[in-house]
Amino acid sequence: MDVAADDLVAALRAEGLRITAARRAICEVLADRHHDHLDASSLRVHAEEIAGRAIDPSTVYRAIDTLQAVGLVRHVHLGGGAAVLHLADDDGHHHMTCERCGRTVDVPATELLGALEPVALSHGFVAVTVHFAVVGLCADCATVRGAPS
Amino acid sequence: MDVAADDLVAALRAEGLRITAARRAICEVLADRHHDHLDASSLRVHAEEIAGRAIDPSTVYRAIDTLQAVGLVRHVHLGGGAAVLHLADDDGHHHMTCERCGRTVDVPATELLGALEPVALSHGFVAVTVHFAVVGLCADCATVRGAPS
DNA sequence: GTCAATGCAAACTTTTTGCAACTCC
DNA sequence: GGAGTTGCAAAAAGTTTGCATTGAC
Repeated sequence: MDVAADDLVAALRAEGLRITAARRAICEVLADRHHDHLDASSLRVHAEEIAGRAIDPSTVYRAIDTLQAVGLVRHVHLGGGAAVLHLADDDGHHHMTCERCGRTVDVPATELLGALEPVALSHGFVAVTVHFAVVGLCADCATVRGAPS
Repeated sequence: MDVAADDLVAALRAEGLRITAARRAICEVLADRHHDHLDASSLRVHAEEIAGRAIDPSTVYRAIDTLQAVGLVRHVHLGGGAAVLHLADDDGHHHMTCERCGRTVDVPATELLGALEPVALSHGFVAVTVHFAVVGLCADCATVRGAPS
């Protein structure tokens, strides 16, 4: 059991922020399904299920902003599309996406950053956070040859 | 002199595609300024200058699609914003972007991929194309401490 | 002349913002 | 009660699509 929704709620409360039904539902979804590579719209769908009523998209985005400002959540771009959310607590991994089939695997941050840091340093970059997915071809797709899109 | 606009035009013609004023202008911009990290809208601005008349955004996107389908051009995502275009011929570098100041530097592909490939292989990925920028903090921004956005 | 390519307008997706109404503490 | 949150509506940016017209070959 990683982070419980209650931990997120408690962290918000500790910041003097108010706990509303929408925020609680969003925290629960993030706590329960943050491994599902949730974007804002699927986060909203699940949060609405939990809350039992509609939650406006702007409310979801504002909640995400708040959670990011407090440092509980981060977002990454896996593709041209929507940003994907994950808990800052779960920051120990990054993403590698197959450009053919879209499969996304998690790569431990230490591995990826360990490889990237020397390269970054030699180009005047101090910290590498890998805000995006690393894109490539998974073994399955690579065997089915053809020009990747 | 890397790739001349004429090479791009010739490649299109070789595919049986028609050479219009818009496409020729777009090819010229790509050939001349592909190091400028052009996105679709700045590509359009420059192409309109060369063509001496308006070019519709949809025409620009369709031209980009065509050039990508033929394999002459690729796009990468440097940030949440617009995709950046570069010539497939110029594929020998990737991008590292500072998440604080937005500065983007080119990193030779061999360096980056050399570092990334062992990591990718150990996770079942065969080819790594780095469709996105690697995000981090440049030395200047890193000295001015504070929480990155 | 034919078919590809364009322009125009409209729609789409993701995200942001202004503002009045609401509700958590 | 008052500030923080919300919903609604509108808008922004980036991109895609339908369709009639244009133009390359």
